[in-house]
Amino acid sequence: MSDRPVVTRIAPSPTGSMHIGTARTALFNWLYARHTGGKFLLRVEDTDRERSTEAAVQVIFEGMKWLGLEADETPVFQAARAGRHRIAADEMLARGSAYRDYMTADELEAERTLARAEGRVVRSPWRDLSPNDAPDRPFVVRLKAPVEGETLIEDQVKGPVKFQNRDLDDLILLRTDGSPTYNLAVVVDDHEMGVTHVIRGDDHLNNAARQTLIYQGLGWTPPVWAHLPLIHGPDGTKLSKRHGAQAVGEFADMGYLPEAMRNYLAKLGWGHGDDEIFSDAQAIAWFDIKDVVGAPARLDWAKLNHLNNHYIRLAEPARLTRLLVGILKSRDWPLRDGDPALIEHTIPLVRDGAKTLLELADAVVFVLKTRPLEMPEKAVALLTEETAARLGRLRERLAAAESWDVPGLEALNKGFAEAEGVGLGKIGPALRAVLSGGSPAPDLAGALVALGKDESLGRLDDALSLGR
RNA sequence: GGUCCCUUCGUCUAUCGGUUAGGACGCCAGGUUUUCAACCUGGAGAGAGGGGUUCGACUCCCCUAGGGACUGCCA
Repeated sequence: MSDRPVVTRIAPSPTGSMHIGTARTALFNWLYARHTGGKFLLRVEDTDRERSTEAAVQVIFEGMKWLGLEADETPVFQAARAGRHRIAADEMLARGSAYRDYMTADELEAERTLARAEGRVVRSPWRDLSPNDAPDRPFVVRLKAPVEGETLIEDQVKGPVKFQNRDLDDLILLRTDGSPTYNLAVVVDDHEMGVTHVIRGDDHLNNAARQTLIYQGLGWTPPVWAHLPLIHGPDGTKLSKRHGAQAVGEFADMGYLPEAMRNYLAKLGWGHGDDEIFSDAQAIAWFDIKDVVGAPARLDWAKLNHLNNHYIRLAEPARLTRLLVGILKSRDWPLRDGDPALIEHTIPLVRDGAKTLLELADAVVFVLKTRPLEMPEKAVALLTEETAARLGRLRERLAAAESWDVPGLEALNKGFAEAEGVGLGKIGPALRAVLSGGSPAPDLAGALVALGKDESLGRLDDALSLGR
């Protein structure tokens, strides 16, 4: 299999949301496929007809698209392949690597409790009974797995993992109603899709051994396995809603950029020396499954925020503007025609401190307000007679300013404070309040530049007339 | 209960038998300073415990403890 081109896949089941762990598994599959020049496929495991809705499938597609991890071929729907699965089961029956099990639900239940008490695995008497003794009642088809010897999984992240065959039960392949189970479907689909490397969650490591037995029962070669540890919450327990977010859609809604998520997720369980921030191209060049860490990682919001801030600072203002417009619309902010341009112009002035797009939206909003601004009491309180008079004098200087840029205005402000014989602290807070109406605002000079000369002077005038 | 996986600073990790155990986020202190950030400088901070193997173990082996997964006619 070494010279066959690599084929990886992500195989989520449509449950209504896409877990962030699934996103990372997808990312690693994608990285490995790109790294090796292979293919990355998507298969929707929709065999649970009750949970699999069209909407749930869309959540997966949207999640993958948002993450920028699009598959190289059209997605495969597992439910549509049930016919293939049944053929495989029949094949195994014919080969003697599967058998019909006529145990009733009650018998199975009894066997299960007995087996557990005896510290062994469930066994059906029908694996050794002759088909001629078959009663006339529903049956499942089970794998006839070897009970002796051992099965070795050469896992790419865990290393060699040995299972005694006696500890592996005979998996159900076909249910009473003839429908294929997950374990059969996965094996058949992965094989027929040409998947060479199965990179998936840790929770499937045990399944890998039993699935290997199915491969053998079918006379097929198992893929290369790689089992990734799960992502845990900050407290070390399984990541859940309670930890703030769990689904990729939630991260998107919280204002995280997909490239930040990719970088962060890549660093969660994999790394390249001391490199912390890297591009997709670098990740692709460097990624290897063998370097994936075997231990589960905890989600760290502070680090995610740090990375997100980094990528917000790198992003094109035009793109950020589109994203912010979406956020403001969802907040029912009354956007005017000129506002997107205003936002785009303001973003470079305010983005440095923004950890999420939500914060960036907050930071930008002061510029969109319309005169006269509503002044919160705290802001009004800053406008003492003395300060108002001072702002009046500053207004004249600003009005006379020839250039309107950050360094120039910084110098102007500084010069003004000196001329007044006070520190900027005497003027800054009040000026900021007047310009922003109490909203978060950047440096004074930044705020002035963001607003433009006319609007800045206008807002000053509004505030100064307030006191009169 | 059984099988399997995991265990280096608070967190993510580097180390792949010999290092003052490195980096990043966070934290603390200082600097810059018109708010909040950002930014700059410095600092504290780790090999779960116990046995081996070895001249020498974070690194290899065993045991214990702790965490996790699986043990479904769910995926």
